[in-house]
Amino acid sequence: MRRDIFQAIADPTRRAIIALIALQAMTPNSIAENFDMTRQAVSKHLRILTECELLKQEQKGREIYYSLEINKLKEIDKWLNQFRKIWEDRFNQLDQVLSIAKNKKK
Amino acid sequence: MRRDIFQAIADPTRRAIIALIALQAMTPNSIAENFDMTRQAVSKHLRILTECELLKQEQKGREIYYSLEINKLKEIDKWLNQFRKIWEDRFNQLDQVLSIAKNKKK
DNA sequence: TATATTTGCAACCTATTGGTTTCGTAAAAA
DNA sequence: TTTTTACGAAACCAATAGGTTGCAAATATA
Repeated sequence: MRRDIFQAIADPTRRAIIALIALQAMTPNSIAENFDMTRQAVSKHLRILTECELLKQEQKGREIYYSLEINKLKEIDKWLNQFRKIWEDRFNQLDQVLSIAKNKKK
Repeated sequence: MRRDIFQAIADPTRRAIIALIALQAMTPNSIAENFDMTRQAVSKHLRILTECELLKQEQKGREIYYSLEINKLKEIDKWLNQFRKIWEDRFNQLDQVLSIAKNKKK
């Protein structure tokens, strides 16, 4: 199925799951309680998130704890990096314009 | 159709378009030359990107120049912010572990 | 004016997505 | 041991996504 991280975070439910388990690991049942859909539907999202390594599982008896692989999220950050330079440049240009305006005032 | 920015960047073609026009504005035809699909298919992507305000259009005669609204990309960055604190904390924890290990060596 | 170019839009088609219900299995509890 | 609980997997379904072809309209060019 070759899912990538950008597809993974495209779905609002999945983004909510990510935010939900960011601080502590949770089981599918307790995660599903927070959404207006069946446990199985939530489980599908968990599978997708796990497949692209955004989540990791830890089995504890019959329960499975899902937690966030925070490092994987940095890949989004990495993709943004190529544009960060551009928006900083724009900001500096704006800054220059403003300081020129300022000098004119003087 | 209510598309959001996360859906917009989920498609690899759209991410390529974003990267392509990041530095200079381009017309649909010249953008489409870079892809292995019809001009109309590319135009659909342009429409989606424009609808969620990632691109803006500028008409010049019969040509339309598309350029990137770099500020809109910052919304992704903003979403990442809530996790940035977590990954920095993790890093600091690791840092602490390392410095403790170091002290033990002494 | 007649023709070519650039573009958007609509109709259409297939694959994928995101949900459902139903089921099987393993672990825990009674 | 029997029953309950936690979970994943499979079959199914409607809506959407992402591509296509075929137009029409506006601008530029001959």
